[in-house]
Amino acid sequence: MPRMVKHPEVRRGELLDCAQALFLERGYERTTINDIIGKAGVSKGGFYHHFSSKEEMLEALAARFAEAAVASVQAALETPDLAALFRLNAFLAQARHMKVEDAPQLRAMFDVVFKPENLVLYHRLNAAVVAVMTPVLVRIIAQGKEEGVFNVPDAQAAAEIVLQLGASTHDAVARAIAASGTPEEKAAADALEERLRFQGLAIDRILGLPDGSILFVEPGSAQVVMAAPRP
Amino acid sequence: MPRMVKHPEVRRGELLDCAQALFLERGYERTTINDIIGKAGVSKGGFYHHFSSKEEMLEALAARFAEAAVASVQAALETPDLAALFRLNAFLAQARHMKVEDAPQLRAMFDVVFKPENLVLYHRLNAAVVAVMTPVLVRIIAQGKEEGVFNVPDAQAAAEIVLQLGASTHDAVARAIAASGTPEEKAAADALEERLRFQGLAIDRILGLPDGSILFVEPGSAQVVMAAPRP
DNA sequence: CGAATTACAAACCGACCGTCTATCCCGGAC
DNA sequence: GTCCGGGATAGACGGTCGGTTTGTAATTCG
Repeated sequence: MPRMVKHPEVRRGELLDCAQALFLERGYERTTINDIIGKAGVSKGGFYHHFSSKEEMLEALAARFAEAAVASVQAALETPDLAALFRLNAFLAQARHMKVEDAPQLRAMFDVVFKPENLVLYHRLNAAVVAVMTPVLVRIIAQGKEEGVFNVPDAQAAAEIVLQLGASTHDAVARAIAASGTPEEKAAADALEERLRFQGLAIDRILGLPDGSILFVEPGSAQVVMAAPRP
Repeated sequence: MPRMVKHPEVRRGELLDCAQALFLERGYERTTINDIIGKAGVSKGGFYHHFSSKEEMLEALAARFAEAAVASVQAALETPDLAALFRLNAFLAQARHMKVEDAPQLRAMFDVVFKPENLVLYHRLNAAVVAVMTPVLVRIIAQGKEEGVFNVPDAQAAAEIVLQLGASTHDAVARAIAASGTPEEKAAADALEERLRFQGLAIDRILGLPDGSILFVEPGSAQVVMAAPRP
């Protein structure tokens, strides 16, 4: 093969892109280094020049994904003079908006990530997202605490707990996805939505807010995400 | 090697015991099948006669662990005529009692399971425990709902969320363990205890109970578990 | 007591991660 | 423009490890 030299960041990006595509197609474990370098048109030496291991690459990928996720909701943080509760709701609204905006990609991703054999992938991604979202949420919660609106002993802990609630829906989402394409599809989506609504309620309560203070799911939103493409 | 035939259950148990010891010593990924069969004195064919894959063995191990865990707290379920809140507190008390009873083993286990390279192991164990604990907790919560004491839309969802709260402390526990042996050890244990106290508060609130209704941590208990053996 | 089934031994296979050496290219020193 | 040093890349290779296959001893059962 002829030699092809590119700027490190470009190469790194290409490798990450290819790996992402393959991971989201076959999962992490079932994707081999050779698959990645084959798709990227890079040699083994090239790969290991940029990443010290397959594991590290997954970490980098998760980090990149999480950065993108946080960037798309950070507007809610930069608006000055916004009450904490409004800020929190703006934050959640941004997150919802992002989700419906690229619902198809998201759905395709969910299809793979929530398969039981890809638990590792899921947890890495989740951990990365939690890691970058935590400081964001801490600021909001700390503000709400100062305002005397949120009633929590510790903002950091509250943020971690609230974010971890997302993982508690893993199984529920997995069930909904598994039911996708079957007659129970609609019922499953409804069940998921109910589940998410409860999650929103749990956030209210953990933060010491009256029930219904925050808007976590909009009616029918589960349907929208669940019914995008067909595998 | 001479041929050594044993009752299937016995062999299976021995293999599980050896695997458990090794997993808790080096972690899942770094333990090879050869390590396991070497320790158990079984051939490869023998191993694959009882387990279809390394993965399946981990599953079986997690299941066995979870069964043991649930068995030790099931007394709280069988006591008749107990109000749901009392039953829940009895359940939690049993869990605490079990933890301090074999604190040393638990501590040694934590040392390994909470290492970052053993995230997979942690999540499998957690998933298995959640799986068997969920129906137990569902019964308690459903009872409390009927009594009109707990205020939740759905017992199943509530149980899953409450159990998943445990995972939210993963990082906090990991931090405490990492600080073990350093001068910050005591501070870390205190921080962990504070964190757990908040987790208890979160459970109160999620279930729609007044703050402080349940007793989740006893003062100083974090210290006890954290200060058992030395690696 | 013999046939079928179960439990086990051990050689073997193939996949795959990571290494290693040999180049090649590019950018700066001069 | 030339030279050169190190970053970037190629691709063969090694060693490990999960899993398979084949053969055989023990056990159960008709």
